Amino acid sequence: MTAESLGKNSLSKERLRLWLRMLRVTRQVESELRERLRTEHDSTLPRFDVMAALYAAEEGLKMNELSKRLRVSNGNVTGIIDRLVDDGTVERIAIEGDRRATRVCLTVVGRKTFRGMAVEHERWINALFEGVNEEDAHHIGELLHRLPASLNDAPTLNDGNADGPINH
Amino acid sequence: MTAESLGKNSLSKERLRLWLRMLRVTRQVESELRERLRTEHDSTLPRFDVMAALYAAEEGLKMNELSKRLRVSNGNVTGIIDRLVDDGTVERIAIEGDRRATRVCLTVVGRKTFRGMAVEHERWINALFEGVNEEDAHHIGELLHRLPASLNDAPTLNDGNADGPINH
DNA sequence: TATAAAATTTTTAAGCTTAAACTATTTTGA
DNA sequence: TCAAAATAGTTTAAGCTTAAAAATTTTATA
Repeated sequence: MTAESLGKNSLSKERLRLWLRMLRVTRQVESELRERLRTEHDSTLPRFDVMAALYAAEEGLKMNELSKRLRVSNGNVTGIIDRLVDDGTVERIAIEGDRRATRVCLTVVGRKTFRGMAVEHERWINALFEGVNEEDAHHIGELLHRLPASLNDAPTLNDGNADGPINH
Repeated sequence: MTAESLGKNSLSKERLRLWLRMLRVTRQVESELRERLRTEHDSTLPRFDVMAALYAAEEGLKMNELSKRLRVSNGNVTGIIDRLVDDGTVERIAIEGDRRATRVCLTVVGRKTFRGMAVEHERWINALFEGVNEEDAHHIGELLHRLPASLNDAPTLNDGNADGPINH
């Protein structure tokens, strides 16, 4: 009988505990952000993520690139972009030479709107993580950076910029 | 002009980086779990979370308690329970003396089903966090435990068991 | 007792998310 | 050349999620 089958694998238990704590913290923070985006900017987290990705891309992105960068399904991006277009925040631009693809850009209004949200977003995070000093933040960040080793062979497209598109 | 307004607050930037990394890792792991629950158990993450909470509660839980414990809206729980009841995994039981409330329990089949999923769930997490040794897991876990200080004044109901309901 | 307030749950409307199917277009290669 | 494969994007069906409103029942209080 292996130690594993005894249900006493403390490494496994410790990893499970770590995961559950990450999940709890992440959900709490997301919930706070969602609430504030809703009440203070009449927006949502997915919209914010999309706008951040577009803000970082000077010339906009193809729907394709957007969904890979955000790691969400392409149908999902279609819906969010539809609503941002309705808002006047984003525009779809035809790509010459390929009638299948569309380039998606923030409008001037969209860029301005995003800047306002991004400044506040950074303030919110700073406040929510008030209890974490710079050393700890850096340390946890480094550990997380190389965290799910088994996941790192997943396609990324984002290497060298693995934290995503937010550049205020 | 303050250092803050110069946009050079490196503590703030470090906290933002930490948040974005947590978000990325959490979403990747959630995505893996969702995929495996779907293909291997014809289930979902929200269903798993609900079943875990009910499994841990010998006598079941009121809808109320369930939604507080999982920190999701009560309407949300209604929908998930509806589907678990359709599956025969869960049953609603009237509470005598209070016709407003319902107690929700795993059925015998539901308990058995959950045990199977929970064992695999722990294995999956263990594999996904393969790159994290026990010391690191413990260390990050401790840091996360006291992480968003600003959030800790939120109602919890879960003190002393802050990592949630999973007890295999 | 009457009835206002509080508690418990469901319903509703809107949006997010995915996988799978579908349409349209471009590229490949026989 | 032109059929097959690949690529880009949308649509669809199902489920998750929330906030707000509604329905029901219990509790408190005047």
